Amino acid sequence: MEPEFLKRKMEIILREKIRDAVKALYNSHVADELIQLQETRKDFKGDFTLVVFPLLRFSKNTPEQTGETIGNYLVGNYNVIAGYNVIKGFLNLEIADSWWLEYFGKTAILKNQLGNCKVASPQTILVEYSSPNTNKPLHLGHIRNNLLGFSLYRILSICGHNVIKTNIVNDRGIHICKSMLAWQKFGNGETPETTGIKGDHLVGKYYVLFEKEYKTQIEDLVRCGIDENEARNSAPMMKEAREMLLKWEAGDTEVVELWKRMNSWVYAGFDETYKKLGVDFDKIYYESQTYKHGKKIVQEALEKNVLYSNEDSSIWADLTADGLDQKLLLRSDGTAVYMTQDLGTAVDRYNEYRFHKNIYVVGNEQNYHFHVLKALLKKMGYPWHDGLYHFSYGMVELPEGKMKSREGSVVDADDLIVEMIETAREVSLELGKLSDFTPEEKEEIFRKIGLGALKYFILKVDPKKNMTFNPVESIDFNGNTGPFIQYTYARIKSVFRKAEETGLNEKPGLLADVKAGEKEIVLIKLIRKFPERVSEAAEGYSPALVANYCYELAREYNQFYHDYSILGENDESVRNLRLALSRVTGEILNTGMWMLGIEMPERM
RNA sequence: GGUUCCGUAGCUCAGUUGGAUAGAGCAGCAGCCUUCUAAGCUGCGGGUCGAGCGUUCGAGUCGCUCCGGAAUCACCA
Repeated sequence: MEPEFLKRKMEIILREKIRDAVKALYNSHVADELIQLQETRKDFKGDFTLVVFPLLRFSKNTPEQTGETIGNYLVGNYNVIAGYNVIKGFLNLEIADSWWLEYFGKTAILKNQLGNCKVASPQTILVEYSSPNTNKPLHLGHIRNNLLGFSLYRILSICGHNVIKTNIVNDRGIHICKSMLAWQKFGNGETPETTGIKGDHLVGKYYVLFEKEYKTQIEDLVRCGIDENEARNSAPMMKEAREMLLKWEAGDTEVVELWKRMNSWVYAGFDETYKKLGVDFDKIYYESQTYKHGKKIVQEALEKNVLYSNEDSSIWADLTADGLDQKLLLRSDGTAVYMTQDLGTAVDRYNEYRFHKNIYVVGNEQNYHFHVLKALLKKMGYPWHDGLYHFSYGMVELPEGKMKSREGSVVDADDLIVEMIETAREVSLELGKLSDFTPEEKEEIFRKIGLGALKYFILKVDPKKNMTFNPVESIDFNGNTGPFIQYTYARIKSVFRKAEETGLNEKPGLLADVKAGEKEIVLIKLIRKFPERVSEAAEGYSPALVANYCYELAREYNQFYHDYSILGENDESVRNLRLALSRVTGEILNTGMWMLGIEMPERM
C-alpha cells in the first residue's frame, strides 16, 4: 500500500493547499500558472518557495504581508508544513523532517529508485549514431557522437521506450577509392596481419598517403603554370580515383573485391574501438545498399512531379516554399548524392520499424542537411517525417581550433583510450591502494577509471554546445569528474564490506522515528529528485543532466560521509538511516553512471 | 552576403517555464588522515553574465541593435 505522497508529488499537494489558502483568505480562484512554486535556494531556510508577486492581485496587499498571511494559513491547516519565513516577495515553506524521513523510509525499500520516470506511452525510437566513413579511424569527434548516442539509448530505454540502436556506415564513394588507390600503388600487399597495424589505421594510412601524393602532384602542375583549380581536377591521382569509383559503380570485379577486402579491415578495426568504448548496435545500415533505394524514391517522386528534372537530366527539389533552396538529388550522370541515400535509409527504416521517432545523432555542422531531409520527406508525402529528429551536438575543438584530418591535428580515438587508461594506472599506482589485487583485477580497475574519466568528461557538457579538449592538460581525475563519482561509489561499497565484517548491517524497517541531521535531510531531498532528473534528460535528450546530477549527489554524499560516522554511530536507528542513505546513494550513482555507459569499480 | 548557433571567474563548464546575494571544478593560497578509502573534506581570493537599449514588480534567461566567434549555404560527405 503506497502512501499518498508516493503517488502524488509533494509539489502537487502544496499547490492544492495554496489554492485552498487563496480561496479561504481572499475568496479568489487562482489560475495554476500564477502559483509559482520552486525549490528554496540553499542560502535560505526552507524547502519550497512560493513567489507571492503574482498573488498580489488577490491580496491587494504588500508582498511581505501577503506572504505572512498565506504562510500562517498553511502552517495552521497543513501539518506537514512545519514553519515558514518571508523574505521580500518570497514565502519559504519548511517541510517537517518527519515527512522527509517517512518518504525516504517508504522509497528506500523499492527495488530501484527510478519510479516515476517511466513514460505513460512507450514509443519505438531509432537512434542513429556513430556513422563513420570507412577511409580512416575514429577520432575524438566520433567518441562524442558514440557516447551521446549510446547514452541516449540507455536513458530512453530506462524510461520505458523501445529503442533501436542503428548505425549507417558510409562505405562507398570517392574517399574509400582514394585509400584503395594509394594501397594499390604503394601498399606492396600490406595487410593488418602482415603489418600488425589495426585495420582502420592501416586504411587511414593510405588515405593520408593519397592526400600527400595528390598534393605534390598539384604543386608540380601549378609550377608548370597550370591554374590551381584545374590542377586539382587533372592531377593523375584524382583522375585515377574517379576512374576507380566509376569501375566500382559498374561492378568491376577486381575493384569490388579490393573494396570488400579493405572495408573488412576497417570494420574489424571499428569493432575493436566500439568494444573498448562499450557501445554496440542493433542494426547496421550500409550506404552501398541504401543509396539504390534512395535513387528509386527520387525517380518515383519525379514521376509524380514532386521533383523536377533539368536540361542536363539532373534531378532537383524546389524547397523555396519551405524557406530553403533548390536541392540536387541525382547528378546529371545519374549517380546519387549524400541526400539521396539518406532518403533511402529513412524510408527503409520506417518500413522496417514503423518508428515514432528517428533520432539522428549527427554534428551541428549538418543542421541544414537535416532541415532539407525533413522538408523533402514532407514534400514527398511521408506523414512520418515529423518523427525525424536531428540530435545536433556541438563540435569537439582543440585549444587552437577545429580538428583537421589533413593537418594531422586529430585526436585519435584508440590513442586517447590507451592514454586515459595509462593515466589511470599512474594515478592508481601512486596512491597505492590496490596492492592486494591480482594484475588482471588491477587492469580492470584502470580500464574502468580511465574510460570513466573520458566518458564523463565528454558527457557532462551540454550536447548542444561546442566543447574544448586540451590534450596537454588532458582529463582530470579530481573534482567534477568520472573518477570522483566512481570513488564515491567505491567508498560506499567499502562501508558495506566493513558492515558485513562487523555485523552492523542495514536492518529493514528501522527507519521510523529517527532523529535525522541536516545533511541527512539534504541527501534525502536530492535522492528524491533522481527520477525527475532522468525524465528531464530523456525529454531534453541530455545525458549531461544525468551526469551533473550524479556529481551533485556524490558531492553531497562526500560531505555527509565526512561529517558523520556511519558504522561508528551507536544509536542503532540513526546508524541504520545512514546505511540506508549510503546504499540508496550507491544504487543511484550506479544506475546514473550506467546511463552514461560508465562502469563502477567496487574498489579503487 | 543569406541562414543557424554560441559569448557566464585566468581555464573547463553548470545555471529549470523570467525570481532572492549568478554556482561548481581546475589552477593559486591556507588548513584537515591513531576513527567507515585524503581520487576526499573545509576556508580564502577571483564576475559590468560580450556591449547597449527595450519589455517586466523582477532579465544570465525574453525582444531589438551592435561587437566577437563558429557552422552552413557543392553535381563533397
